[in-house]
Amino acid sequence: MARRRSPSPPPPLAPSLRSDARRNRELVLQAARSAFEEAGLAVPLGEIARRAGVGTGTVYRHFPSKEALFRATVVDRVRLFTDTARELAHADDPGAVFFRYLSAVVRLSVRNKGLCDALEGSLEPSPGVEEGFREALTVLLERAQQAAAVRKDVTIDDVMALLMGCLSMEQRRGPAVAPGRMTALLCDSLRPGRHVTKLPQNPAVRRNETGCAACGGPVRVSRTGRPARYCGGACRQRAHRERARARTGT
Amino acid sequence: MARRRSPSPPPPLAPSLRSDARRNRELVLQAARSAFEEAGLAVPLGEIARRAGVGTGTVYRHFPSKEALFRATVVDRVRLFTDTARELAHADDPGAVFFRYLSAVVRLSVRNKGLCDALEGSLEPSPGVEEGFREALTVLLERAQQAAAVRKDVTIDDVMALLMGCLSMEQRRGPAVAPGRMTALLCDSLRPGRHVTKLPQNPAVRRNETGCAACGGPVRVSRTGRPARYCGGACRQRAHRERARARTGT
DNA sequence: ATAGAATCGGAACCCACGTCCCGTTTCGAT
DNA sequence: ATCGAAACGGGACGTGGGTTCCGATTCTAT
Repeated sequence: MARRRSPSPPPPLAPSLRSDARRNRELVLQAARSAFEEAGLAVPLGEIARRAGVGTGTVYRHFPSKEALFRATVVDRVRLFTDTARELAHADDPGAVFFRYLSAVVRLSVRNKGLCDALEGSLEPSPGVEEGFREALTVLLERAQQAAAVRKDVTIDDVMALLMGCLSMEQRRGPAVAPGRMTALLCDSLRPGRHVTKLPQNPAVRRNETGCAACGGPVRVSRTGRPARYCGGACRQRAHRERARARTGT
Repeated sequence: MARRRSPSPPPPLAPSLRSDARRNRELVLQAARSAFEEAGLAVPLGEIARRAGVGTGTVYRHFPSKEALFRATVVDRVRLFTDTARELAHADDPGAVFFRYLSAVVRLSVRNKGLCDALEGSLEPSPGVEEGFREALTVLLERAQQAAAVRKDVTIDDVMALLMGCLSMEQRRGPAVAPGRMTALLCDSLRPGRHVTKLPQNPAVRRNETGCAACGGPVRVSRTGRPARYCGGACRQRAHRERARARTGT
């Protein structure tokens, strides 16, 4: 979304609004943030206007629809998460960082019903924002995998799905389940060397034959562009052993 | 739920309805089942009437409200799950049974949006039905725990929450995640001896001092009614070792 | 101070939905 | 075949919520 090119005096980010308009816009945004946070997308627009102390017409002067207003309140929260993830991209102990980050995102999102609604897909993703988050989280995930803190065969899609699941559970858990308990449980399910159940392979992996032939996890791509057959480590060694055994009969 | 004792000619389950009424009731139920299954509680009542080929008035003749109709379509699915769980209560290999049962419930529920809505709490629980399911599942869980296939410190509340989380994830997972993959991941998180993250203790356990003092899991209750201090096995042994060490100094 | 434009407020509009009502139709006992 | 009661259909009603409209108000350049 390129900003319109502007004549000589570059307009400040709040582009030449009348003072009352600028103030009201801010009031509406604030009211929307707190209302959506408490009640999610279901809060009526009139309620937001009431809280902001303006009429509904004023809300519509600043935002073309309820959804646009909702987006505006949610997007900056997600961007905050993204920024944090980017900052952590070079931190020590990538494993611990990854898990702490996931837990924090869940913890911070759970009490924000609007954010939950957005993450759980009540909304078409805003272009750029979701991708940014996803990419930043991918970096944390891959570093944690390189550090052998996360099993190699989970993908960023798995983690995103897990994140939503955590939110859903932590939101709906009754008083009989401690906060964070489900998240802890789910985080542990990502750790390596602990899986018993065979994981169904993700379709992308199956479709274009990418991914480790043994565990389905991500593989290195050589300088020639050809992906490796195994994800390295245990899988390759096991494959070699089995091929050797096959050669020697039995 | 004992059936009412009945006078000499036992009334058939469909109590003396005119033939057209009985037929229409069945049509409505069928239409409602398929409509709720596809679109969840959000489907308009008029749509159900249309599918059934009746007017909305007819629907209201048979069911006092939309919610009552919804309940009627959902309750028998849940009862089906409950019955299955009861049948499995004495099966061999309780561990495998437990995990297979969980996966099956998820698999069967995921394509039923109405059932998901109900399980995720869009509805006050129908008295008896939810409890029945919960109790039947408790039996499977406890047997799996006794067989050391499930970690001792998870409660039935945890499992119910996990179940909802699985549903949520499997429903919303994009095409990049294979069906059943999240469920497999979550099942593994229940297995014993694999946890790294310390699980926050559930409030009930914390409140009345019930549960294993080491891991928070369920404990045996002796014939005197006094609950044991540890859940048995590893926890008690570790506690004994530590107490011994404390006695000998150091 | 004034004028004109930007902005405001909230009533009015529209639509979707759950529920109710009542004139009409259908059933089944006689 | 007939009649009374049961059941039917679908229009009417009320509600709630998003959006639009327009006369009233407020700001700011002059």
